[in-house]
Amino acid sequence: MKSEGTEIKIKSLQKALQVLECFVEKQPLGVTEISEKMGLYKSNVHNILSTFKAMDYLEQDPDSGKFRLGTAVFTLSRALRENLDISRIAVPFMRRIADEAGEVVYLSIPRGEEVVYLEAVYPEAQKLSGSIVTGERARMHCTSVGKAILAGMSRAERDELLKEPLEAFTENTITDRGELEKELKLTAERQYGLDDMELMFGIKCVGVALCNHEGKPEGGLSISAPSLRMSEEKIRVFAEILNRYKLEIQKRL
Amino acid sequence: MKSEGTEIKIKSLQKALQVLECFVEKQPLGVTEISEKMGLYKSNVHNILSTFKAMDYLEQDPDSGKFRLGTAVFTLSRALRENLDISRIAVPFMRRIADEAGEVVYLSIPRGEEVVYLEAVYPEAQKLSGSIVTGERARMHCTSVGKAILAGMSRAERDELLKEPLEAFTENTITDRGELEKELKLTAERQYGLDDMELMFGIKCVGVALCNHEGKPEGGLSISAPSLRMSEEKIRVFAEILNRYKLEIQKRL
DNA sequence: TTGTCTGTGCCATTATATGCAACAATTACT
DNA sequence: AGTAATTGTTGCATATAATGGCACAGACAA
Repeated sequence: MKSEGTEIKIKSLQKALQVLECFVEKQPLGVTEISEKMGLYKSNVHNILSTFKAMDYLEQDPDSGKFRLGTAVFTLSRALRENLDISRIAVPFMRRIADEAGEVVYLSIPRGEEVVYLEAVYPEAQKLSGSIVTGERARMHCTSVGKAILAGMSRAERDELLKEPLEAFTENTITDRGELEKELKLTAERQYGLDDMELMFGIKCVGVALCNHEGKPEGGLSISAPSLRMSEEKIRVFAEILNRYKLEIQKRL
Repeated sequence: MKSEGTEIKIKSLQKALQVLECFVEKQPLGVTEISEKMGLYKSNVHNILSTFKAMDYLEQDPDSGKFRLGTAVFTLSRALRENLDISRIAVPFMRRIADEAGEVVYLSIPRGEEVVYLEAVYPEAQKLSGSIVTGERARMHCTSVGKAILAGMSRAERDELLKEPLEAFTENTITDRGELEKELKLTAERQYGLDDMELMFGIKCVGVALCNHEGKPEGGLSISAPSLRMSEEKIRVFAEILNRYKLEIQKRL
């Protein structure tokens, strides 16, 4: 099965991808800006951007109307890494190399005249890791950051968000909506979210939300560790650290 | 400027993206498989895949003819992370949090009813990091892995690959083609590539290539550290470690 | 061989993306 | 304030370009 036909068969797709790639250089971008840069009509660009937005490849700022890259590209890149044979095979060894060397280890692959850095593994990472990979997603009701974010919302907003049933990932996962409300009340009071092995067995996690000046949660920080190292006292210490830096970061948002 | 129009305006683009997203679940995938799963005609799917391939969003195995995700998605996701305000602002603080806590720190953002993990920072990472971010690309002539890969090629293959002039990134970067050949000869002899602050000032890097059973380079491993910790002796030790694991990994490729 | 997979190439039809103008809602200027 | 020049958004006719259908060539298994 020979394959040489590397041709553009669908021009509209090529054009759409070229538009998407504008966002690599600069973000955010507006309809007009792109239409001028690419020599396309505004309505055409608008249609392309709208479709990308609906598919989660772009997000749009409600105020300015400008666009930026969305999380779908992240999901794709995670899939790329996880399914690449070399990545799957090499990473376990990289952990051991990093420990033996005591330095960072990189995995890269050649593409054309360049190398692309795929993975970075740090010394002692395996002792620390809760095995979350960047690009991964998790439900809110079973993560520390998720709880911290939910705790800052009104009941109505929560109900809107938590339409799907609360899935159980471990035997500790809170699956009852009423139970979750009690937990969120506690979360709000003590000023941090706690994931007590509710997503992954043996891993505890402390988290806080990061809000912009309007009080809207834009993200969250969490510290993750094996439950053996997560004593009651450690949890309080970690929460204190997170809340201290939370203020610093929020000032800049 | 209010914006509510989250509609699909270009059906062909929606369809193409849906096809692309098939690869998140499973890789590699063939034309027929996708056409059946999505209820599309084979020629249609073939056109979509060919276009994605030409744009680097997919790669095709020359033997089996099947497709897998390509590196363009990686470039996009790196752009997403780097341009996200919260990521830029939070990462420097995350380094300090990780050191204070001595555990992994995660940054996540809420999207719908889920949180997406954007960044992971490990304790002491700032002492280790050569500030390479996964998803980044670098030219071959100034990286340890790149040199190791080039050293395993024939002169003709190298000439084909190194058509572009050798750009200088630091004062140590080798920009002369003849000089590079000498360096590659040395690289082949001693069995490892060395980047002596040729890409980033103050950072040295030792690297080896990872080849499949046909001897074709599929990737590379490298250890990176500040030059102060990269003595002549350390370099030899690191090279020995890398070559030891290189054999283990290559057995499994 | 034969049968059945695979990915690929071709072509007419028509579904659909595009070009263009006008619109509404901000922002910038005077 | 008031005006002008932005912005993103919408609608519609036309013509482009994606699609559906079929046929083909190479790979693999029986």
